[in-house]
Amino acid sequence: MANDEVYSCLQEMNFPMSIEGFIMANSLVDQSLNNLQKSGLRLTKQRKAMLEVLAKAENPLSAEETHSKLESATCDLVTVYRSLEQFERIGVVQLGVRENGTKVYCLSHGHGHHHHLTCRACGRTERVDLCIGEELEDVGRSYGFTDLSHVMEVFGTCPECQGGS
Amino acid sequence: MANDEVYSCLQEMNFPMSIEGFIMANSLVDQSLNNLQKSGLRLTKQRKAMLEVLAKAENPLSAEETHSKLESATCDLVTVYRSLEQFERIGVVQLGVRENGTKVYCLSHGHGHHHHLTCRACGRTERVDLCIGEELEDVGRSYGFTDLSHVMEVFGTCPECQGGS
DNA sequence: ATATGTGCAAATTCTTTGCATTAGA
DNA sequence: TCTAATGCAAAGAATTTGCACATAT
Repeated sequence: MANDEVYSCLQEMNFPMSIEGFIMANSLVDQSLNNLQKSGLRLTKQRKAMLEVLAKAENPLSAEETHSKLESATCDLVTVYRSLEQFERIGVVQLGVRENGTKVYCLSHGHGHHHHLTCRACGRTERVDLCIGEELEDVGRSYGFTDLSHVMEVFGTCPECQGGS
Repeated sequence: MANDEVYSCLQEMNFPMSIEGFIMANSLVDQSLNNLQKSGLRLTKQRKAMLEVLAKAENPLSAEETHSKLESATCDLVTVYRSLEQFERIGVVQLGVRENGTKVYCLSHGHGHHHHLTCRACGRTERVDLCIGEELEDVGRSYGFTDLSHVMEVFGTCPECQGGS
């Protein structure tokens, strides 16, 4: 089957994303699942579903948001909180904080380390590759601190949301 | 009265900080109070007390922490929340977020823009002058975003808290 | 005089904890 | 089999809201 046949086939069935996106997301999920196992965490259908949600999301998601994107009854919100915490501990996801203090998570792999530009009004998010995390953490090390991590987020009002009050 | 007389006088009375620190903190408070007025906010004894607390603090403080450093019954915790929010709106204080999502505030003026290195265990904080806020916000502007702000914090375990579990 | 700020109480939102049950390795 | 993971319910921390009263301009 040739590539363009695949494309038109997908188009006919209203496949909800690009094939590249699909393959990318799947390999991200696989990579992450591998990491879970290597770290001694168990592979459950709930965790798989969460990783799929995170892989498809272009934005970092809060626990609530992740939960609401799961098919209903996939799992409890508490499980999402607990799993995201574990994922972060083993480095499968990256933790961020919104301006209002909400914790948000995105998959670490495939994207590399990055940060976000978030619209205060509508939540629209753009990826920002600029980062001085290493330099910051070096400063931390120079003070004798260990286990360094950092949080960096940019907020603003996006073009569509300007002009509102 | 000569400078050294002032110093020994202060020393005798157990003055709780250096005279330089005192003058600095006071001018910071005055500057901030001016800004309140210019912005149309009212000058109350509660707000003055909060600004004094923030001026003396070397760390960014949460609303709770600010409140607990006020003489008891200076004002309600709710008032602290509301005032800090106003202060941030007019730019008198700078908003930060701890890793756990708690919002923290420090005076904007006198310090210049800066960030913090915070110990997860004991809360000890060091000042970090490294910042790429301008660059980050430029990226934001390039996407058409306005009213840009950013949050950047570094976390770790400080030397004293290492070795604990 | 009048809009802004304050205090108190209660509501909300986000997140964590306890414990019995389920299910991966 | 045996420990980690889950669900449910409930607790907890941080923050916000409503409303009557007080106060700065």
